[in-house]
Order: sequence, then structure tokens, then C-alpha cells
Amino acid sequence: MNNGQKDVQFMALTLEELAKQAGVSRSTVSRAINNHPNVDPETRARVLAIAEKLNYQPNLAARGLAAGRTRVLGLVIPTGVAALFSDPYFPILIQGISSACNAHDHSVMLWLAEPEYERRTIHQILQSGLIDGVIVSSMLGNDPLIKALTEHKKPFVLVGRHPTDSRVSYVDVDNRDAVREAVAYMLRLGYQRIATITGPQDMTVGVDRLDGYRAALRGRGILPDPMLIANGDFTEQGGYAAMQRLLPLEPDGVFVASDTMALGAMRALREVGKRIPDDLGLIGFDDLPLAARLDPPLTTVRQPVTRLGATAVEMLIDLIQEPDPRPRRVVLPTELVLRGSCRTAF
Amino acid sequence: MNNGQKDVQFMALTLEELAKQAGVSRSTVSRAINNHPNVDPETRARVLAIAEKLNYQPNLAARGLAAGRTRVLGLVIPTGVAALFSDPYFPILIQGISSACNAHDHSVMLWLAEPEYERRTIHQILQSGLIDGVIVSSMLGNDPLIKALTEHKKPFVLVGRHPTDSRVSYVDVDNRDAVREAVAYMLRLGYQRIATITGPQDMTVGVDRLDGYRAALRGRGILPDPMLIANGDFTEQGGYAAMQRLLPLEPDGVFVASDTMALGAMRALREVGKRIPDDLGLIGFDDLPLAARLDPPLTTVRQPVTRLGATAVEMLIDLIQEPDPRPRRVVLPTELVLRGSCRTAF
DNA sequence: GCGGTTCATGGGAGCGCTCCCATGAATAAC
DNA sequence: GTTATTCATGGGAGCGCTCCCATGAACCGC
Repeated sequence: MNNGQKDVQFMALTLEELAKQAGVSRSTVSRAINNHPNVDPETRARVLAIAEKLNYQPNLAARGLAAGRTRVLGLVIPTGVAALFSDPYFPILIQGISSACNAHDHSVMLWLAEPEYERRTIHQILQSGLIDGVIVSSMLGNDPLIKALTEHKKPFVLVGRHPTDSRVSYVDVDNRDAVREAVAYMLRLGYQRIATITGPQDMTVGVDRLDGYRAALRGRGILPDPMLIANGDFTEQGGYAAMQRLLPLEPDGVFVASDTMALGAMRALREVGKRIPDDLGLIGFDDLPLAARLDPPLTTVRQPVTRLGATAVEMLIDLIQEPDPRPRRVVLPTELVLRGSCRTAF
Repeated sequence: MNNGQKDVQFMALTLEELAKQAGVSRSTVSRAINNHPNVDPETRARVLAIAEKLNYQPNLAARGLAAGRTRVLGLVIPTGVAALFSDPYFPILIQGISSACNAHDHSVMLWLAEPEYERRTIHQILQSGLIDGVIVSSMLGNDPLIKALTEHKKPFVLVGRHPTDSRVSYVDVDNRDAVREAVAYMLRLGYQRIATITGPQDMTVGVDRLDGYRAALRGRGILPDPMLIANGDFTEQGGYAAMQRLLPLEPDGVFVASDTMALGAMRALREVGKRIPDDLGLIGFDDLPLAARLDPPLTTVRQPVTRLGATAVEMLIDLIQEPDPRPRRVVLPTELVLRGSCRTAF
């Protein structure tokens, strides 16, 4: 470093220096650190011990330059997602991803992608040389990012399946089926006129959950009434507004596509004096921590958000290590958590 | 790259290649890109035009190695903070930081620091060579991270002042004074027996807000009653539980140290049939988006969270560019937002 | 008109690491 | 005992960039 600044800083230990301390060559130390097979176990142990003692940390920039791998994963969340600031889903997902990265000796680089992130930012992500792969959460519609990632042959994984492109790797839950079961449960209980508050229809997850709702009705020979489908945006306000629109139509049950929106729906119901579950049954989705504490406790579909994040990380690392063109897919199980927001006896 | 993997990937444009295209040397291109003074304006324009056309992106790993700067900032949030997963404060702060970074052509690396991040992780952060500086949010107590950062001479900025060390740079709001004013306002309205629900007392912000509460009471000659001080942890549940503890003591007003906890307090009050503001006045802190939508709308102290994040970024970049030992401090203004959770006439 | 300065430019060195190849010792094979 | 094979190790090259120094052209003042 010749800019005079770094001299002032705590000087980091280099491989070369560590090698001198251990009485072996730079190459051997590198091999020991990176678990290469052809190293004498004794030598490896000695090197690792000294590295530990001197608290050696490889310089990731140098490693990135030399090997083309930095052990840094990018996490992209489009800020166009209104719920980002209100739905605890995101912090939980971020935590899951971050924690799994730590466990695998990787780091997370966060990209809250602003709407106009078209050209420049995408290429910045891909060519910066700092990132080995990318996790994309809550993709909106047919995001140009996906195309760019594919073109650049940069490994990536979606959290939530891609609506059209089957070559894309993803982790997801079976939203459609989970919702179908939840609504079928309401029907079995005796609910007759079940409405739904949907997620944004430009997100796959929003579409899938609505599909599940329709499938459940059709499974009982009921023709879904478009009037009973109110669009929401995964925010509390969205749920509140949607519930207000549904109220005049007098549904006796509502499937709400997220717990956060269910919270808003409950607020709307409280305002007009409707009681849950006596006047109206409610089922949510997510099983956020708050769901159990609502009044009444919310019956909801539990999805393993932390595991979703951890799985995405593991898939991505796998994909980076063995860049195999075959897409990987994992679908994690959900669970209908029965609480007090549906009446069990009519 | 000799591992055969990168060959398959979209080959990134290098400085050297760009230089050839522009008919100048590598050095001149570097100077043009980095805004060095001694470049012919015409040459610079030509180089930049070609760079734009070919969509050149410097390799940050290489730049980091050569210059010791990567234009990446670390953001550390201890996961010990219970509220991380429920309080929208954090997403808003993260968004503010991320957005400011984008605007300044920097990136954010996220570290959700797990409790046992003592040795290894800290050094990893500092010596990875990937990070120019660090923003630390919601530090707990006297975090060892601060000591490590200082020792390594790594520039850093706190969001929220340091409890003891005056050499540390930070951005904050004047929590004490903001709360003092809020509670003084309640006293002026005629509230007699004002309790408080505090933040965690191992966080400076928790201590400062409690101090403000005490100062307001003392300002009116009232001796703060320790019984009327209920500890919370900035979560909704914490607020709920604290309110339940306060109820038997029959306060007529409560200052709650965060809106999220106020939400919990309102739930506790609703459960026992207490009306706000008639039976009990309430003031929160943060002015989260939800505060205005509560029933009744919550009177609260607004703090500019996005600006807090943006300011932290700007301070840090400044600190990196000119590593001046003088600590920088910025205190942003708050505002008491009057809504319906305090009775104005007795 | 000539020495001194300014300044745009080019090329060398090197940041810390990984990968490849060469070396030589130990082992296996006949 | 000799040749083939395995394998631990060391050193060179180079990843893409920035910084320093050298070069030479243009300009200044007297």
C-alpha cells in the first residue's frame, strides 16, 4: 500500500508472513488453509495452529482476485416490495440467510434494489468481482435481473419460484397447495361464503396463493366469485383496505394471504364491531410470531422462513462450487396451525 | 483465472482492454475513471464515453487489493437486539443506509452479529480487506467490537451515541431532550401520574429515553417513582407485559419508549377495557408508519430514521477519505407529533 | 533563446492470494 | 536393484488494479 493511509492501520498478517512463521512455503500454507488433499497432516495441523494463534485472516480481496471466489453472496430484495418495511417476514429471511452464511464461512452483501436498477447496478453487481453468487428474494414479475444473471453465467437462487423460466433454481414452499388445504379446512368446518385477500398479483407468491384459494373452492364444486377476491399488497394497510371492500359483500370467512394483512383485516373488522370467529372466520399465512398473540390467536399457514433462507444459501454455495447447468429446486413443507380465528362448531 | 470456471463466465472488461480501445494507457484510463486532476479533459471525456459504451465496471477486488479501498461499507447489527425481527425501525434504517450507499457509489455488507461474534468474526470483518469502514447500529452495552475497531484503526460510525467513549463518531437524535419534552407536554395537559415503559437498559437509547422521562418529572418538582418505571425490550410483547405490570398502579398516562411497545401497551389496555385517551394517555417514540393508523392515532416523537442512516453513510465515507482522529458527531432533530392518544382537556 | 517549471502520459512494481509446474523424496512394482 | 508412481513441497506467474517515477512536450520568465 503506497497511499500512506494503510501504514497507519493495524497491519494485517499475510500468507507469506504466516508461512515464514511456520517454516514452510506460501503454497503449503495456502493448501493447508484451503483443505487441499496433498498436505502432510502434521504440517497442516502445525500451520492451522499457528494461523489460529496469530489470528490469521485471508485477505478476501486478494483471494477474490486470484481465485475468482470471494465467499461473498449477494442478497437482492427489490424495494418495490411495499411490505419490506412492515412485514417481519423480511428480517426473518435476512437473518436466516445471514446466519447460514456465517455457518458456511461466507458473508452477505445486501442490495435493496431501487426501482430503476436496470443497467448500471446490475452490471455493478455482476462485474464487481466481489460476489460469487446471488440470492433474489420476492422477485417482481419477470425481473430483468434474472436475464442479466443468466447471461453473465453468475450462479443465483430465487427465494420463491420463477413464474415462467423452468431453468431457474429456487427454494419455495408449495403455496398453492398450502392455501388449498387451508381453505378446504374452512369449507369442512362449514364456512359457506369464503372471500380472500390476495398478495400482489405481480409476485408469483401472490398468484400461487390465489390459485390455491380457487382450487379449494372448485374442489367443492363452488365457482369462485371474483367479487370475493380483494387485492392486497402484503401490508397491514392493504389488508385493512381490502377487508373494508369485502365487508358489504358479507363473507362468512376470509383467507388472507399474509399474517400482516390479516392484522389489518382484523382492525377493519374490529372497527365495525364484527367478532372473530363468531361473525367471520379468518386464516392467515406465514405464522409470524405475532399471529399467536392476536385476539383471537390467528389460525394460519406456517412456512419455515429461516429454513427457506438457509436452504437458499446452501443451494447457492453448492451451485457455485459445481456450476452444473441443471437447475436445483427445493420445496419446503408448510403446516396449518390451528388457533382461534375459525369457529369449529356451527 | 486458471481454474477453468471463469472462462465459461461472461468475461469482464479490464482496464487494460478498455485502454486499448481508447488508444491510451492503462494509467490514463485509471486516472480518468478516478477523477485525478492531471488528465486532459478531452482524453477524459473520450475514455469515459468508451467506458460507458462498453459498460466497463472496475473489478472491486482488484481495486481493493491495489488501493486498499473497495467502496464497501459494513453494517453491523447485533442479533441480540430482540426487536430486530419485529420493529420496522430496522428495515427503515437499513433502507436509508442502502439507499445512501447507492447514491454515493458504495455497497453495503450486512453483518447480523450473532452473540458469540467475539474473536473470529470481528477480525474477519476487519481484515477481510473487503470493507472500508463500518456502521454499527443499536450497540449493546460496551461492545467489544468498538474496541477492536479502534485498535485496527478501521473507520466506523455509530447510529446512536456511545455511552462512555467520547472519541467515537456517531449520528443520533437527542433522545433525552425529545422525551423530556414529550413528558413535559403530558404534564402540561394535566396528567398527574405518568408511568413509563423503557427500552432495554443495556442500550444507550434505552437509558437516554428514561433519563428524559425523569428529567421532565423533576422539572415539575415530581420525584420519579421507581414503581412507575417498567422495563421493556422494544418489542410488542415487551410493551404488553410492561403495561400489565403497570396497570395495578393506576397511572393516568404512560410514555412508551417505542411505538412498537406502545402497540403492545394498547393491546394490554384494550384487554382490560381501558380507553385511550380517556382513562389513560399514551405517547410513543419513533413515529412509525403504523402510529398514525392506530386507534386512537398515537401521539409520538418522530425521529428521522432514513436520514439517520444516510447521515451515518456520509459521515463514514468522509471519515474514510480523510482519516482524521477528531470524532464527528451529528444530532438530528426530533418532532413531537400530536395525535389522539392524549386527552387535551381535563 | 535557454534553463526551469508544469503537466499529460506511459510503464514498472506490487497489493496477497491461488494455481500450475518442477523438484525430489518416499514408496511401489517388477 | 532399477524403473515407475505417488505425493509433499517450493517457487513462478498472474489475477486487475493503483501508485510512483520517468519521459517528453508545452509553456513560462528574463
